[in-house]
Amino acid sequence: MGVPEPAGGLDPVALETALMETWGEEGTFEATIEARREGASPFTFLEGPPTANGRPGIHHVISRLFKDMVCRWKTMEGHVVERKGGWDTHGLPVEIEVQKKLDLMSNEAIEAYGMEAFNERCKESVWTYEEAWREMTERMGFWIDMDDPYVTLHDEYIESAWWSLKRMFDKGLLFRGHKVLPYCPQTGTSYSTHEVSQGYKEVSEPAVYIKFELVDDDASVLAWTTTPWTLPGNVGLAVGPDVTYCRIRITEPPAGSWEGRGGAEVGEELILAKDLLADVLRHQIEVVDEFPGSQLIGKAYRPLFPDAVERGGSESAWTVVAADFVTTTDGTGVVHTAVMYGEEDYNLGMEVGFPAQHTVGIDGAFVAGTHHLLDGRYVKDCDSDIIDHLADQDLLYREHIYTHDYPHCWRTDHPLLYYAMDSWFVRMTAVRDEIMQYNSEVEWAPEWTGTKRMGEWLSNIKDWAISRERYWGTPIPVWICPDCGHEHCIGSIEEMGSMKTDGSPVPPELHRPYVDDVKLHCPSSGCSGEMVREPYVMDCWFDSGCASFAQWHYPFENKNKFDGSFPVDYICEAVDQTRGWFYSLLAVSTAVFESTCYHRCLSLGHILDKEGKKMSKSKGNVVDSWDHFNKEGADSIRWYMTTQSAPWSPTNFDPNGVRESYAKMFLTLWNVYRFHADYAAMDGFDADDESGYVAVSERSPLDRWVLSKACAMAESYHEHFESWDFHKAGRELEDFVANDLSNWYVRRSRRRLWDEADSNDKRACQHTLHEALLLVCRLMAPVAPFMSDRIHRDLGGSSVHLADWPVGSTLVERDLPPRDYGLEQQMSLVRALAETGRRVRVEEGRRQRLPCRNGWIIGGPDLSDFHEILAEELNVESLMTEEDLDRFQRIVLEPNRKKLGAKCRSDLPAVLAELETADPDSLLLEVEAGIAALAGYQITMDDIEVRRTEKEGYSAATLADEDFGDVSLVLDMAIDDELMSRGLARDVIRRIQSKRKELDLAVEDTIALSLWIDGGELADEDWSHVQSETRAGSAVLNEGAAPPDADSFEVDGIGVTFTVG
RNA sequence: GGGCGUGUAGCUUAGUUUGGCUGGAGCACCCGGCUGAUAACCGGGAGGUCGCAGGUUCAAAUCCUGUCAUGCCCA
Repeated sequence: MGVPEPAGGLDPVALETALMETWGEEGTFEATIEARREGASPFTFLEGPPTANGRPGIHHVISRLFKDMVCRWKTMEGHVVERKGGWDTHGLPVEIEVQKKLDLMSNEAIEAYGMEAFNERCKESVWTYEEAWREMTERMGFWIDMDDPYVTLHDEYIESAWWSLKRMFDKGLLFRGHKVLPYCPQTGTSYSTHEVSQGYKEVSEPAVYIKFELVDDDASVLAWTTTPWTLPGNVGLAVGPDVTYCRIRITEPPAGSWEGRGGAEVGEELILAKDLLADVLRHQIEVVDEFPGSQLIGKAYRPLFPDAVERGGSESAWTVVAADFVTTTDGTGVVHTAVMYGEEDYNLGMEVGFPAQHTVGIDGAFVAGTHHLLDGRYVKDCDSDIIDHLADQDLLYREHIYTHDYPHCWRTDHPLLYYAMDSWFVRMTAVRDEIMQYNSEVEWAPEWTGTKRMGEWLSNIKDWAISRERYWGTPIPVWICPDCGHEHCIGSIEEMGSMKTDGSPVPPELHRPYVDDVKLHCPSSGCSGEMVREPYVMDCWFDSGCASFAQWHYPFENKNKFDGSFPVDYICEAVDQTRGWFYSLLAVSTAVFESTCYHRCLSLGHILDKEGKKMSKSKGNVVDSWDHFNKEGADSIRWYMTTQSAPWSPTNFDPNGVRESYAKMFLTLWNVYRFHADYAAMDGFDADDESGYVAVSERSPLDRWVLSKACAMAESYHEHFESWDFHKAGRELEDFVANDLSNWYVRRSRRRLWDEADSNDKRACQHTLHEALLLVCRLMAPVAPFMSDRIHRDLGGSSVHLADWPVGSTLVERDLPPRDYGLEQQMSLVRALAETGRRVRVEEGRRQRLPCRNGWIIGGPDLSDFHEILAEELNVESLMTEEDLDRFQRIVLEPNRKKLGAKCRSDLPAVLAELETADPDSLLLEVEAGIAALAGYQITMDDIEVRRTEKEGYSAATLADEDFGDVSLVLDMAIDDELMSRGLARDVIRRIQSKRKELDLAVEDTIALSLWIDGGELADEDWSHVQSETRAGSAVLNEGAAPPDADSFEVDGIGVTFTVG
């Protein structure tokens, strides 16, 4: 690489868009993968497929950032990191979108429109925002192959999913059952909880207390329900075995008026929870008996609607059973159980063997044979008639109006019914131990996502309901014979073809309705039935759970690719995917491969708005990524997101923070680079010219220091990457660039490069800048791929993304400058002393440009290498080291609270108080002699810390250095004519320089200077210094009168006037 | 209702694992300085009920209990 070009000003958007073009033209992404082939060490990444029927937002940027970052980093470490894009294209959200667009508000409407046409529209809808996704992905610099992505609606993908389902079927993990879901009979649709939560409405409805008459006993058990329509389906009563119940007798008719229907006779006996007697009963009563719920278990009662449900073989039907979910917070402490109309009811029913029979049809009407008053009627219209009917039979104790939030259909506004739908399940409960084992093998970041969030969930794992009564999705590949009931699961297109009846068409694609038309020959011996497909599609989480193998159409193709990439090394999504994709991947891999699916999983926190509120369109607090792409650029957003908080912490997105990242990190880095490039261009510096090379050991301490700091930073940066603390890594790099490289190294090196003559020192500085910049670029490349690449290309001639990770790995060599810890310690002290000097000047009111004659450093190590730098920073003529600590310093004894606290416990305050008032010199002598005591406790050197501080009356300050102890700086505040002249010269120079800048003169332009001093003297030596510093080609001092338009100012009472021509 | 996070200055945050010196930075603000590299830089100042309330302890941002707010998931 030759001499760099001058860098010019920074335009981040132009820089990034130009680089995107370069990457496209030269195929940089592909090249970074191919370049690592010979290492043959893959690092596999799996893209969690987004759905392109939603517009990408800023929250998608963050997950794509962390995916990209790790992949780029691992590439630089020498691994082959292939990144296949993917799209999630099935599922209810797609259907809803299309239904809204076409105004198809029920399943009937969809079927009238035509399933084929409907699915075509779904297929189109899926790609609505594909272009927006591609643009965002490219603009943010996420390198992923979007030209050959996996797509869940492709036949290949579906075939792989079918294959995996067949594996489960063959293992006996697939079964048919019921799932209780919120269901809208008007639209024929069941709802996900997400949709339900959008449709809650407050309603006031009748709730009833029902008497269930015991068999063999003349008491009734009282139960409560808010859904009278579920009463015909009642098959059991649940009580808490440890809850206390009472048997009571009515002793008086109710006083006053009775509200609503129902009632009870004097002498009637009822059973309910003790805690709820007062809430429920409206009669005078006496308590006849008191007992735990366990005594009620097994008691039989008379069905309310004897014809509604058949007993079948159930022994537990219409008896009292135990359930741990029973509470006494409302109702009667007895829970009416209708198996098919509540999730808890259903689970309990399955457990104790209640008959599972519907009293309500899929149309929301009672089925024939329930009761002559009800048959065929919509259930919500029957509530009042049911109550009347029960009241007529003296089975109603009372009714009341109950107000609660109840889910409603967002389309029809009807109340939803909790309804047991036919459903196919994967028997996850059978592989619970295995999936927990595989989960524990994953390296989770943060750890609690795996152990707590996922772990808790898995320990209560439920069977996975994978079927949906929908149209647009992967069809369930299970066929059932109507003649013999045989079930068959299809695992490939070929298998389907081989079993297909002659009359069935070959489906053009693996979607409904085409697959529905395929009939299979029943393979049962002696059966000639034509098998019909179960009319369901799969939960789209099942689709995405198959991504690890379905992306390769495994096992039908790409066996090698799959074998080499499973389990995948790395996945990354937001934390809400714990029960989503993280789970579905693990569930599928457990059931199919008996293996974990991924080795490492990074779960990210969400992006919230500035106030910590969720971003949503309705709140109007959504941040558009493009506002920042087009302003500060993608690097700044990426850097901001990386450094703002831990990856897994929720981030309150502050647009101002992006600006800050830009100003602090990128502008600073650019200016360091520009400083280097401009001088290198001027001097014709070529880093590759070996004749000009200066070995690091030959360079100045300042050079060796900044390289050592760079090395330290790089090592720490790498460690933070390894432990997923990307935010800490980024902050350290930023600190290095802004503080060490820019604000100290470059600032202290400026004069070295001003010198026009070639010198070893100048070249040493240029090499140092060159090396430090390349190192910084390589480290930051995974986070900020644009500017790092631009600078790396300009300085090194090649893309940073093809470079090796400088810290090294098992595959690439370490390439870091030498570390010199002693030098780092010294410089840290030098910088602290420079700050201390400024503080002393502020306290003494002495301006910085007025030099001090003498300065002394007391204590600390030998800093002679840096005396020149320090003298300049402090603006002292002569800087000396004072050996006699006592000349300017005294000692102070400070408590070691940790040690003393352990020793003195509650007497600590007394000990501290005595220490406060003790004379430090004599106490120290006593401590050293072993005879010191405070408040009765012996004090040793362990208990105290000896600190030195400056004595009163000097212009001095002491700082505590962690390596060298206490160091003081003393400044000589005396003033004389010589110092005044020097200080004056500094002020004059500064004013003239700003004038030059104001006049927009080039650095090398000369000026004609006229200067008038009034009330002070400028020594000859200082006058010539002024002339050389300001490049005055001609200069006159105090000649004639100053023109009226001349600039003038006053300093220390001296008037100064000047003109620059 | 349950599980898991988060809460520190006007804003963004460090410190919480393992209790201990005056709770540390950056942005914004005020005062001063410096400047022919920057939207800069340097020094100082103001700004904190460490969400709130209890508890443990000589000592709590840190440990415990409860509670509020906020987010995710589940019901």
